[in-house]
Amino acid sequence: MAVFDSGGDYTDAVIAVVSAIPPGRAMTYGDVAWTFGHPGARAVGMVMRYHGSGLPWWRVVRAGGHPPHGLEAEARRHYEAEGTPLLPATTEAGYRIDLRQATHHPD
DNA sequence: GCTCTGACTATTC
DNA sequence: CGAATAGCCAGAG
Repeated sequence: MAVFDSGGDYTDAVIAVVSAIPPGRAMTYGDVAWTFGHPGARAVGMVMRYHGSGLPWWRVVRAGGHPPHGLEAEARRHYEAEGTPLLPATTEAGYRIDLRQATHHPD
């Protein structure tokens, strides 16, 4: 894994977990952080922002099932393309992920 | 080595 | 349901 090197284990861990999320699934920032035992949902998002390149960031969503900031439309593309369960919404940006099914529980 | 910032979360109004 | 507040951690400057 150290190929994603950024100067910290945390970054590597985040990338490792996110990369491990199978298609059609999703995880909340908190779950991802908790998976490698390093609390800090905010830090997870930060890693994506700086090192999100090449990572399935759309598989990482907020606790409410909403995709990252301003990427709702872009993320939605991936969800439909990968078959990620989405909940119906009244607005284009008002949709949210069906965490009940999409949440990937490792182990 | 300290301070500001942020793709977060939970609680409260 | 939406806006505001506080608490959290790690990275960048």
